[in-house]
Amino acid sequence: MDDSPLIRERIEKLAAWRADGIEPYPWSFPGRRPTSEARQRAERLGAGEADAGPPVRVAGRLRAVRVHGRTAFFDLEDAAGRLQLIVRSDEVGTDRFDGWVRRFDPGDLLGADGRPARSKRGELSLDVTELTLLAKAIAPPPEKFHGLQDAEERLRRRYVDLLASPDVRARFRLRARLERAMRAYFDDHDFLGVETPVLLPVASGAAAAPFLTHSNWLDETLQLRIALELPLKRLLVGGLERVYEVGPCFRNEDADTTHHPEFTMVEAYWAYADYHDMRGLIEGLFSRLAEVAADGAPPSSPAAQAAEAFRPPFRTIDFVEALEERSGLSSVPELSIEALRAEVARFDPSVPSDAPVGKLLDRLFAQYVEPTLDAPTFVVDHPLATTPLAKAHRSKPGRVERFELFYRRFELANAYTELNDPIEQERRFREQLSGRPDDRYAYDADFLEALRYGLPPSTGVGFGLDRIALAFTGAASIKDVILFPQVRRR
RNA sequence: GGGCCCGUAGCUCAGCUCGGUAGAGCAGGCGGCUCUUAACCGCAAGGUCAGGGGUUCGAAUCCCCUCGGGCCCGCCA
Repeated sequence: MDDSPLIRERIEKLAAWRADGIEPYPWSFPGRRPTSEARQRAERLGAGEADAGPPVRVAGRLRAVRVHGRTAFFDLEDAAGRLQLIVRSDEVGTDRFDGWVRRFDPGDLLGADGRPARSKRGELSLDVTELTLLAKAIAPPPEKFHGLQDAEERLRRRYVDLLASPDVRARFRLRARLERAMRAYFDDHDFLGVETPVLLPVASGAAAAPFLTHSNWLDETLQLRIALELPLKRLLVGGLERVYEVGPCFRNEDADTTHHPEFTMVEAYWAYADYHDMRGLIEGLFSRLAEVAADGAPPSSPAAQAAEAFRPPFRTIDFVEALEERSGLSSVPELSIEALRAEVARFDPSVPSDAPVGKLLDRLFAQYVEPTLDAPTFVVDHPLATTPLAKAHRSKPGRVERFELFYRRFELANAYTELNDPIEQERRFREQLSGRPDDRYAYDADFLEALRYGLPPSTGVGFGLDRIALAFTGAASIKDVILFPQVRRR
């Protein structure tokens, strides 16, 4: 691992520091200020001037070194940005100058003391009086101009991707800002942030393959949750009325640009409200998130475009009407399963002969309508067959009270008026159990027991935080907004 | 699961079509330069061409297999 000549050279430099009695991994660097502070003070100066005020101390990673005879320019980068250090031999002394130039390498973490200054070319700088090695990097960083480009290495060694690319750091900062704004939005609307179990005897609330693990204590197989839905609804039964949770869920399925086996789910449940109320809440949330994303972003950026697009009210289309309009089919709700299968087979000959009605309708919608859903769009009132956990529509027979929010052709959020009839819920669970094995919802007897105590009329919503980040950062793949995505072992 | 593409120095990339001693830039080494900013100039060094097998006098290059990755399709609330 450490047999590269480049690493050996750096280890030799490290030994040289120690030989001079300087610890290359010191314990602390008190009084350090962000580089932005030095830049702000330097901004007031003319080219070639130095600030006569108190000295400033900064710390960060050495990104580039330009030695120009007896003057050297170091680019130091911290979380606040980049600062040029001007190191002059006649200021710091010949011996120290030569030692620093020889022993500091790009990638090293170092501290600097000096006076804010502007170079003769006007660059915001620090006129250095002292440099301190804070941690020697013995591995060389990626090339300074292109950074780390190899897609595989960027995922496997995210720390290198991050240290080499301010853009990548900015993307994950934006993700964190979106999460914070989202929590604040729910908090401000009197939703209670809660945490429910990740480890469960049976993962339920969605149709997805779970990951399995084992409890030594219980000597039982446990499953990692695939959704947050059922525990949160239990909390409504318990009288908490408005709850939300943000946390990881796990689905033992393939990854692609919008799916990842480990992802961050957000779900919120609201008692004494229906899906119309939820649509208003979600419209407000997403327009707020888009504003947050656009704050400080350039006008043509994906975030700025999103802020423009997510201005309420969002377009609303009826599932069946949109499908009929786009596909040319008529009376879709009356079509037999044979007719639906024949329609799907026109573009997908491999459609399984036992595909249920709900799946066929989803396929048709995905084929004809989803590709047109670039702008934020609520798709409402799905056929009952596609949605087993939602409450039947109060006025449209054969439909449920549900909406999905689409943007850039993928689903961003999914909500319904919740089914709260315990008898009906049990019937639907049993119906699912008799379906295809990979299609079933896990039967959750304790949840049915909870419903018997009375779940208020309620609405709930779920969405993937990763997809929010994907939509508002303009990233190409969900892996680009997950710090450490799953990768196959080499 | 199917198709297409990629893997060459620590990093960014040429070279592969048409087989003939492995190239550049950055980073690192040595030397020069007191205001550069992808600094610049000179010298020297740096390789399991992803791995394995095959064809051939000769393979980074052609063929097959394997590993890893990307894109598209399929699957997936």
